[in-house]
Amino acid sequence: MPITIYDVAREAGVSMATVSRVVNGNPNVKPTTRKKVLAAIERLGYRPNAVARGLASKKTTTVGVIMPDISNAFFAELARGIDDIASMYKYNIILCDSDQRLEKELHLINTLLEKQVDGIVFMGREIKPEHIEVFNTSSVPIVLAGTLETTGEQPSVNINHFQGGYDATKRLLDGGNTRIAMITGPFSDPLGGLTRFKGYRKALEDAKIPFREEYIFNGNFTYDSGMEAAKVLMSLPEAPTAIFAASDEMAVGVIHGLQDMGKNVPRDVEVIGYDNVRLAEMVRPKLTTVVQPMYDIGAVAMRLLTKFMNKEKVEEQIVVLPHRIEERQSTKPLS
Amino acid sequence: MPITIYDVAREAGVSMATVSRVVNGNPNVKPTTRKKVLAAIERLGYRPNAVARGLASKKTTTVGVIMPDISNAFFAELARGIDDIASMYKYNIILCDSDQRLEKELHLINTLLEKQVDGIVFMGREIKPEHIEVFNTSSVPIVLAGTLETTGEQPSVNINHFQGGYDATKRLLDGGNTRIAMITGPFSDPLGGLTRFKGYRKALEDAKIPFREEYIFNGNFTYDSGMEAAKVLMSLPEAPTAIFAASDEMAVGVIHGLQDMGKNVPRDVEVIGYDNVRLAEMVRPKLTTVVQPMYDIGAVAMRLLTKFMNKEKVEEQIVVLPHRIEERQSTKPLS
DNA sequence: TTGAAAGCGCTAACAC
DNA sequence: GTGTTAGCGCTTTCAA
Repeated sequence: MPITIYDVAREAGVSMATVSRVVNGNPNVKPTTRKKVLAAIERLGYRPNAVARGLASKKTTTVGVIMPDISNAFFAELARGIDDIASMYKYNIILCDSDQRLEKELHLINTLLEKQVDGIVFMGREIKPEHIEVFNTSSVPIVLAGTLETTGEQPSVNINHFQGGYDATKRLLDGGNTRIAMITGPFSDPLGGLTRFKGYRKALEDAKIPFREEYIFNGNFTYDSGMEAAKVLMSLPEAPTAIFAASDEMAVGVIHGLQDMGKNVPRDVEVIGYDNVRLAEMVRPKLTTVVQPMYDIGAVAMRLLTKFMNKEKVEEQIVVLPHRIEERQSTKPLS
Repeated sequence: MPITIYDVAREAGVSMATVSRVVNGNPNVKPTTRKKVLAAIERLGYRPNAVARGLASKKTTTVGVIMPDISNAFFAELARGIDDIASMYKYNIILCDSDQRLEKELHLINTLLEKQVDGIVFMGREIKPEHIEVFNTSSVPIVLAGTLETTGEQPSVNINHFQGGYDATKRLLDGGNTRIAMITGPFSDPLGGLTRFKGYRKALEDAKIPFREEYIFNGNFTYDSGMEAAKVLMSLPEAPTAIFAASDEMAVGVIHGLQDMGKNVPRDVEVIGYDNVRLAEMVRPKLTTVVQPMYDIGAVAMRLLTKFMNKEKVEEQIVVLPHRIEERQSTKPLS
């Protein structure tokens, strides 16, 4: 039988209301009584029951986090940012893997709402009308992290992926390349797939370089699809001299694919990645890449959520964080 | 004002007990009444309050998970295993990063207990008496995953790291090497540091190869410490011909360090890693390594926890999973 | 500054 | 099969 607030009250010779005040740091308690209560708590080894508190106060100091896959370096880094800020604000995190399956995502949101979380950070690839509907009817704030939502109604934290794709391609163009291939993510993924691709295309267009269908390889963010892309792309009659991969993992895959067929990176083919996961520095040559501030995306999303939960005023609910290109060795230095 | 069970009861013209039965799948309800209730639930959009349920039933179907760092590939993979099994058994996970700081670990356990989790999976590097004390007085089961505890009283899931260290070293010995260096983890980490090192030492001893202090480089599991180790080790008067690193990340660091100084792996120096994180296949040459079934360690730990939570009989509460060596290209093939 | 008492929304006897 | 009725352990008015 665990110790309850009532036991403490009796032990300290006060009412449970007073104990509650002490536990919650309410200043309206005489120092002597506070001391008595604290002593009783100590003596009994009392530990407040957060569930009971949650029921009475309608706050759980717990937030839900939904993401496609925690074992993915990108999301794991986001999760770290989320957890650090949550912990800073005394929230705990209920972490859920969705496997990017719509029905699981919807189910998880529902479960989290049943558990009375105070808010939700949602990460996914594709936002469908079903999501929007749930977001709109949610009783607690939901913020998206690293996830695109086109109605512009849902709070979110991102970088500008169109610009990211544009910049990566521009970087290759500036290096003198005209035959630039791209390994995209699945186009069903608006951010990682389509948007970066659009940036690529625009950069080409601005440079008056005709777009070539055969220079597009549709990958799925994995190392293997990068390897595969190298094979396909290099067997083209006019092979590209530079490749932009929509994720670092794919970029490392191409690099190795290229090396396996005797090509030198960056001399024969330049490669640029996207994300800047730790892997980018653990490959030879080290990977030039578009830096996404992953940790910050998570951290800012969580911070934003705390504001909503506290009903603070939020000036900008769609936040776009800066990105940049980290020059390393998979591209030739610009002269 | 959210819909409560009471609203549903009124809407359906039954008592709240009946609604509760329907919601909880209790068979003692006439099909017609069940239908009526279900209809009312649907009409009202009723969503059960898990907090209230938790208070009344003293079960939260939530378990706590404490780990040093979710952004670390090793722990992220464990987390995936934990979450998958938890989800299979309808539990949710409260995920907490401890940064391996003792006071934070202790604090987190306490917070989780306040939140009335039904059980805890704990991952850490070093288990101190303070941990043991908390474990022993916990009101809910706690199982350790990938974490060593020497009293043998605490349920845990692991592989045999002494044997892992032994096997890795033996593999290098079998390849004809006599000058074998080891990059260890911090010795304050019993499993990743000391135990693997002991296995290394024993393998040497069994092969009658004298142990050399200068062949031990004390790393901290990071890529950089692997790079550093390469420098130090290769500048030795009698440089090693093979290196066993206590983590894949360090192994990849040595490989690159070696390559940077013009050495060929495995021709000049053979390298073997530990863990088999995904990185091991994303390096050239691909890394030969001791395979830890990370996902399984998490999954089995969670499964074990469900048994304790259900008060099922558990025959073996210290489980040791098998490991093996995955032969890749950073070692010369055995003839 | 403190106490009494009414819930918070649900489960679980127990009775009918 | 179904309803009644205590709690579960806490917060939060409202009085005193």
